[in-house]
Amino acid sequence: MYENKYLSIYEELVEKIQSGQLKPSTKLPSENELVKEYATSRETVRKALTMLSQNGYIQKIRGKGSYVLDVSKYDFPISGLVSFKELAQKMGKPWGTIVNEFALISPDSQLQKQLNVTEKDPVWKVIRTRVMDGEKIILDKDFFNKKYVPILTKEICEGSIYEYLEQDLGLKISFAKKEFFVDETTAEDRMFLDLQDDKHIVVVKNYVYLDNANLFQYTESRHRLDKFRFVDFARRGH
Amino acid sequence: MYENKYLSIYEELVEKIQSGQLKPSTKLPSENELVKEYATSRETVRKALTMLSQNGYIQKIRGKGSYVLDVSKYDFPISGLVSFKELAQKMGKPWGTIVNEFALISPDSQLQKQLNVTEKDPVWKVIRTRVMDGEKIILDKDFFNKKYVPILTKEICEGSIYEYLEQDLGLKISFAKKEFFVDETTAEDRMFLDLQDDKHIVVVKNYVYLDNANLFQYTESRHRLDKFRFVDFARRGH
DNA sequence: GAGTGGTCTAGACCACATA
DNA sequence: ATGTGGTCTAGACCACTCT
Repeated sequence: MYENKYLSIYEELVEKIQSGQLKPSTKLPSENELVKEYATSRETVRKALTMLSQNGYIQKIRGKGSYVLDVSKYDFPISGLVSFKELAQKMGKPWGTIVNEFALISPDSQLQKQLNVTEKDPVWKVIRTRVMDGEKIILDKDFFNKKYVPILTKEICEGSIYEYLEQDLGLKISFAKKEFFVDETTAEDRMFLDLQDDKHIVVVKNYVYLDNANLFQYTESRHRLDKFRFVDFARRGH
Repeated sequence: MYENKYLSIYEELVEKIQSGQLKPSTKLPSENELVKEYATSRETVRKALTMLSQNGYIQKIRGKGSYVLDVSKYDFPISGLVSFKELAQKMGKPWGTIVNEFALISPDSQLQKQLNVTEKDPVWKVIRTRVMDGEKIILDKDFFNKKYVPILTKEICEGSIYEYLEQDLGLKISFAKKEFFVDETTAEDRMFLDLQDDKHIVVVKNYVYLDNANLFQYTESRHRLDKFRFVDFARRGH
């Protein structure tokens, strides 16, 4: 077996829901039926169903069953951690990346706080413009703790840094804290982006942690107002 | 026993983390130790720890233990479903609500889609201005399916509608889908809010579902640019 | 009463980290 | 080798819905 049992059940059910084989507001097989179908124990089935519920695929109702939610209505895929490349590809848009700045720096006091490092810890600084449909709409300012990313090149930054980090370096991204707000545009924004007369810009600050709970990346992503959108699925209580 | 065992373990650990009794980057007792401490089974302890992990309180590391995360750094509490009243109270700010419009209407075609109803289903329409520090900064446009909210009054709308829905009507809010973007200001915005010369406004669309998976509320919340902020904690993968 | 999901148990084996 | 968290099992009892 290559995979965890509960994961394969989860993935199979996701596939069935996304493909329309299981339609919104219809009932899933009961837990006992799934136990027989997958020849496993009930807790394992329940683990898969809990994941489906938390990710917005189904609603479990006690005494009745598990019902498929209409996932087609909210699948604009920025919920969670998604790289620009993944996003652009999902939306089927032509896209590109321009590396404006690439350097190994000694962090100033503000960045020391943000990355939780001292001035002696070298930090990679990468400033990139994201282009979609021929327009420069996002300015990404990435800072990586060199302790966890010993080698980085301009060529890697032109592609997907995350692919490099996960596949080549084997880093495991575990969680992130995101923060959004609207800020005034800076000279830097005007230099690197196609702004209209906008005085404001949407800022997404992103603190990314590895699976050993160490902070290794701080990113500030500046989005043109008209090109920003975020979708979130949230369950209440616990 | 008034509560589920795993919930009480979860809540006790949350309390210890928030009070500083368990400090960031220290280790939690191991699962086996917690089993003894709470006189329960390991799966029950694990259920509590999984919740702590998903809510950003701890990081579990295989072979090592569970470590407390620094929750003080990201506690601006808009992650998830939080009412304006709860938020204002948490921030300790003086606040108020002005009910601009309160009516029972027949939904137009756009609203029919948004609330998933027909023109024959009556809908409560509530437009409220939220005031903080003497400034009108948020315009809330709420629409409730009357099927689930048979009675509503202007007085209730001046307080917390959610308190009424949950405590008096016994409705159980289960999940919500949120969507953010920046829109241009309308005449309505200018009428009900203290806008400076802003041409734009942050729009949060919120679709709220009950625990029977029925959509019962659609809210459009329009925030003045300089007063909008959103914080999100996201775990990657599953 | 039969069927559903929710909680809980006691035990097993595995993968990984540390010494 | 020991201790840690990750997965899985087979069974139990409960709360709820529907007929």
